[in-house]
Amino acid sequence: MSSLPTSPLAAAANGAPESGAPQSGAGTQPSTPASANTPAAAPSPTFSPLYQQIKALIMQSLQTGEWKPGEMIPSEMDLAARYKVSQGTVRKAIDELAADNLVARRQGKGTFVTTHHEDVVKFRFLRLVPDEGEPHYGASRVLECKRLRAPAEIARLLDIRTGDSVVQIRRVLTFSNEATVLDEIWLLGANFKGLTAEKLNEWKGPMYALFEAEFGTRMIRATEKIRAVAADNTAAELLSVAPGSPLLSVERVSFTYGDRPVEVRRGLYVTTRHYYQNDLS
Amino acid sequence: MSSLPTSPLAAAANGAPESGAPQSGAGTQPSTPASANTPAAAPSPTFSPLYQQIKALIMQSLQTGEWKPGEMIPSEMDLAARYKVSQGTVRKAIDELAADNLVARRQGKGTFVTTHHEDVVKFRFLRLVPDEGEPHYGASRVLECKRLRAPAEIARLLDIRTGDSVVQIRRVLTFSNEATVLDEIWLLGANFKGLTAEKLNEWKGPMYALFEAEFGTRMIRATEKIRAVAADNTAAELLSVAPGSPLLSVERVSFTYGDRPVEVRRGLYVTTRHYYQNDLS
DNA sequence: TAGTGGTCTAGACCACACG
DNA sequence: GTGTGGTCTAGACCACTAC
Repeated sequence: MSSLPTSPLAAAANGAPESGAPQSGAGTQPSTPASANTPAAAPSPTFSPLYQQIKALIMQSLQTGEWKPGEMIPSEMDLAARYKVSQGTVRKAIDELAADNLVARRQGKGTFVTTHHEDVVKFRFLRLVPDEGEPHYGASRVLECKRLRAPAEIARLLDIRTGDSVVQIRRVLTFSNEATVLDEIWLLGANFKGLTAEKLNEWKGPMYALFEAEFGTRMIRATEKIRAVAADNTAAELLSVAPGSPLLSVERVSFTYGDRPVEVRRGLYVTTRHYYQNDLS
Repeated sequence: MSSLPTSPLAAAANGAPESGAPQSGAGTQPSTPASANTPAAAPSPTFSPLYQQIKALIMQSLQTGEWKPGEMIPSEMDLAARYKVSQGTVRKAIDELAADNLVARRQGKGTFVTTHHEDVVKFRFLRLVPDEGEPHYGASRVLECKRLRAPAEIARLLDIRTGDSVVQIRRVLTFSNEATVLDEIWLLGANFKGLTAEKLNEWKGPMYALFEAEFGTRMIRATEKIRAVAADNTAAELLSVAPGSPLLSVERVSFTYGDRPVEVRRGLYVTTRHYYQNDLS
């Protein structure tokens, strides 16, 4: 019994057309009647499960904006029909996307594309918590926002060439009337044409929400390198601390779809009334 | 035929006997023929899925030591038979345990209880990475290891009473011949009877591996509060830095099974040649 | 060859949200 | 009530590991 071609094709998952059904991967075999197996084919050069292929296809639709942040994606049944697989397979794909925080499931309602506007998600990228009281978003004061050529170090981190266009932002975040964070940010020039200090200052809410809404660039994940450093004169003045005071230095690289780096950020945090929260598991 | 009582019983999951089959929760109904539903019972006061109950039962066996760190747990089929549920349900339970890092699946071999001895897991709780070269474990020099009464602050974090017995350890970690970490550790006295400086110094490898092997206390997860602080004279001397130098302060509370806190640790890290690595997702 | 985890399917029913 | 995600089952086959 069974079966349809059984040639696995891992690579195809990425280069597949926009919304075609995935070629059935190894281990698929819908319980259909008679049919021979593939006669001569490598058993599994690079095996990729069906649900991974589905996941890649869904991710592609997220990236191209077929389903936008905040919107609902089609139901599991609809997706199963679209991709010609069982609901269970779609479910497993969505499970992983939900684990990656790309979508969020809401029982009885549907599955929604996550957005940096949501309260729940806001603090995913801001781990600074006040000693007393609830986490909050402070006021942002942009000191500078200009376009320039990427220095070597930044270019390396952004995976571009030295001298390529980047946008540099410097800003101060104020929590409870105390200057707490001094950020220096570099953004991929190509993705942020038209970003100005004015636009940044007008925006209320998380910066990543602005990037997502106005520039179609969504931050998916980031890595951070954390150190303790001494405040130099500039930082000391802007943060109203004594020169030489200990500050938390947080060097972040943020990535969008396809693990492409789009932002480098160096934050200096005053940690006398706040701390950086982390969970190990 | 079927059916057994169909009253949901969330609470029971915790207080269940050591290895009894779980009472079938709501939504179970094996596809058997005729059989009435529960006549009169609240539809779902506090609903707990079957696989969560199974997960709790497995976790219980881990806690009691029925399956010890490094050992293989029974196969999915065996567990399904033991708990009288389908393999799929056991699978989902184990999936979550694997996500929590309590067990690790190895295709073709089995599912194993994780241990702090494994290389892979060693750096789950030590996030300090050298600027150059691979992560490594340095030499540990124990300065002190004594039993004392818990100060108020420590007692609060350990969820015990002020004055209850705790073990205090102070030690220095040296990486590449440079003193890099100064730890001050408080452990629940009841769990660590017989812990001495000598035992600690003899031990090669992660401290948590010793705790797991010798004291049956396994660290499952931890929370950390990170700040930048200035080195006081004591720390400066032990870490060979100038007084007032910026240090990374990491306050950790570690938990064992049942989310019971068993360790409080305050680490001071020199971050000139190392950084604290974190991933946001 | 046997045993284990991993994938896929098909179908049933439950819990939840909303009109 | 209808639609959506969530749970559970039963059975088949695939991939990996070890004997």
